[in-house]
Amino acid sequence: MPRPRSDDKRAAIMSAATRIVAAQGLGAATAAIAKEAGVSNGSLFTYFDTKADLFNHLYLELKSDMGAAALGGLPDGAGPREQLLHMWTGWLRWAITQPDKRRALAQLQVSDEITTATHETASRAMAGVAVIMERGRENGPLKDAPLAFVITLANALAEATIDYALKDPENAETHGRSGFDALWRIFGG
Amino acid sequence: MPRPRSDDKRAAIMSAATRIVAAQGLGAATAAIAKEAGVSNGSLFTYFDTKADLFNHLYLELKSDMGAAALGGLPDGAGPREQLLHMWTGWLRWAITQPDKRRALAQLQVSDEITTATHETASRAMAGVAVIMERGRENGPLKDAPLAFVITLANALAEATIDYALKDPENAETHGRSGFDALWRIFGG
Amino acid sequence: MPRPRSDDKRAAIMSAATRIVAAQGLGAATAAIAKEAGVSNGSLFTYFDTKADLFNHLYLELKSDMGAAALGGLPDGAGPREQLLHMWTGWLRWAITQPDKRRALAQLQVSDEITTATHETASRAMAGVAVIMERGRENGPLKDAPLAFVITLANALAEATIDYALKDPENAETHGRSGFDALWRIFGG
Amino acid sequence: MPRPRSDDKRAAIMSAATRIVAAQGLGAATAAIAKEAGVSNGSLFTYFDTKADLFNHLYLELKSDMGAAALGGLPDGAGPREQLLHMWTGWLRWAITQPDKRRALAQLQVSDEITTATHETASRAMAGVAVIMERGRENGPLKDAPLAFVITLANALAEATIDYALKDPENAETHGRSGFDALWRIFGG
DNA sequence: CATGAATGAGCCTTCATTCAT
DNA sequence: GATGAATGAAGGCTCATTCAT
Repeated sequence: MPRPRSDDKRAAIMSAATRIVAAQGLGAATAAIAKEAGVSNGSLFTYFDTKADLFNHLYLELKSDMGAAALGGLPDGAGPREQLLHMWTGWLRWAITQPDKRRALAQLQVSDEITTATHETASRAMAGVAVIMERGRENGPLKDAPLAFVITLANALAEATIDYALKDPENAETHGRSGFDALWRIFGG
Repeated sequence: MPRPRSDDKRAAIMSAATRIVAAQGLGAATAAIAKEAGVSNGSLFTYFDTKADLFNHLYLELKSDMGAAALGGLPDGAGPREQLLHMWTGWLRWAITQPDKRRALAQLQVSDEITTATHETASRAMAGVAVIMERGRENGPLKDAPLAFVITLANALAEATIDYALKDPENAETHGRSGFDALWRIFGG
Repeated sequence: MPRPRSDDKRAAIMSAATRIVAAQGLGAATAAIAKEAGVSNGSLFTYFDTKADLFNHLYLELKSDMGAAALGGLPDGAGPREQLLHMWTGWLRWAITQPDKRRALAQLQVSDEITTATHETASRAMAGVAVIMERGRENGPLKDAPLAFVITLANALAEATIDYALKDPENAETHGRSGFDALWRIFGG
Repeated sequence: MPRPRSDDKRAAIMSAATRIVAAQGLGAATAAIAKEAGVSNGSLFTYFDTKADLFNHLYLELKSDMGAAALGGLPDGAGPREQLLHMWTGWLRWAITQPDKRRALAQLQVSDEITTATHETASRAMAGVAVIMERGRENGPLKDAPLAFVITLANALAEATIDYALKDPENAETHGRSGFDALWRIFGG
């Protein structure tokens, strides 16, 4: 029985990649990522076939991590607004406390290394978010718009809010509230 | 900066860079850009000191081009909603008819090659947009939010709308309208 | 050299190496050979110290395999021409029915990974062939040439014949005959 | 006007490649070749697109160089045997005085990096040799064999002769003569 | 002994930038 | 100024070999 492939090592590479990509962009050297992960140059390639493969997996992980943060501890019987607010808050906390993940995700989102298939899987991983959103916009002015459009819109709003909250951290709370109010107004609230 | 002789050549490089960056990302070779521009390898460097320099200038140009498209032919005496709508429409038309410019701009926006100084200059170049926005949100729920935050928000909304209009071109008009309505609702309309 | 347990596995590696080298050349990865042999990556190195070691052994085996094919079922009391013809025929059949072995051998022959010692051992393994050749050229115009030279010559002739027979398989028989006649003429027949 | 591409440099690379390939085989690093040529690492790639490209060109050059050596100063009105002998002698001298070229050529010949197209061009470059050969085998026992087969045969004979002459240089002359006699006998002389 | 993950040197090729012409 | 050849530092990836299990 050989040394088994280590999940820890794989995770270390992912985490290192997040940090390095956040700091240096997608042009970062795989060697830099490996080093940051405390792993040899070549080892990276036993866990991921190519740099692009690593990036695709990283994208998937970050996206679903973000989704989980948004959905965790959701109050069951709450109304649409409360659920939406809970999600919004989780989302913002995730982004603000882990800016590296967000930066890396932003880079990956516009990269053409990310496959269409990966993009699709990723959006499927956000299904929970979609449900909340669906309930939020119900009967509102966007009730007939495609759900995907609504999600894109909300995402954009969140991104903008986070951007601003990070630039002006002292008033992060206030900005977060403003952003949510704006979202709720979009939904007709 | 001594202005090199031919402004045409400089413009050709900018335009070529837009196309190439849109197609290949920021990793595109300067040689590829030069070739697309019909200019020699080395000539590019008489017009721009470094690749990063080219990108910074390109970012500036694209951003101000976008601003101009949003502000062109603005009806003078019109009310805030009409002005905002005019801007919104121009913005969308610009993005939809010139997807290369938009794609390139998106790449540049998240690049760490773009100086803080460049970012500042760029936002200053959007001053006209800011004025319209200021009038639009006046007295609304966002009246006390920092203007930059409002702009970021509106920008994000527009990006999302464009994204969706490009994905579903047949209903581009409808999506554009939905997006604007959402914006107007954010402003309390 | 401690003989490892399974001779089967060793043989499987040799056979796999033949196929892979024939197909991909000497640059083939040891991992590819191991996989083709149905053996693990590392196991290969319990049977052969290094890649070069494997190649040297393979060279030896292929060469002696070829020799055996040439000498098998030799008619005892026959005259020199008949013995030579028998050998010639066996040789050609070996090469034509097992092109992989031949291709691999050709690659190994020019490789500088093959030791001088290996080359010597190999030629010693062809002693049987030498005997036949010796009788064939006896009293002929090449009687005073070094035997090794004669063998080289005959080998070259055979190679050329095989090359051509493989390129034009329909007339393989004819080419084989032509080649042998040429050889016999060299010997003064 | 930029620095023009230098034929000298190109030739230096070819020549360096010959030496390095002769010494280290086709696995030799392009960097080693560049260094031997007194040229920078990257320069090699302005003269040849890839390593394989370099090898294809090298193969062509060596082959035609060999052809030229075999055909140079051919006596015009001479009979077939004299022409053949002249060719044979030229060939051997080429091989013996420039063993690197011959070794490199041998490696390239069995490489699968050499395109079919290259092989064809190369054989076309040996057309002059074919003419002599045609005359030499005229009316002899090989008169009905495909010419290409005859050439292959003669080539093989020459190779064997050269091999032996190089191993035993003191009697090179004698071996060369023996080889030629053998060839002539093949042709029925 | 078998396995296959780990290692890191090494390779081909690309590319921003310089500079001879 | 214009050109494109020259440069050499990287970079992604491979692979023979080792070694923990």
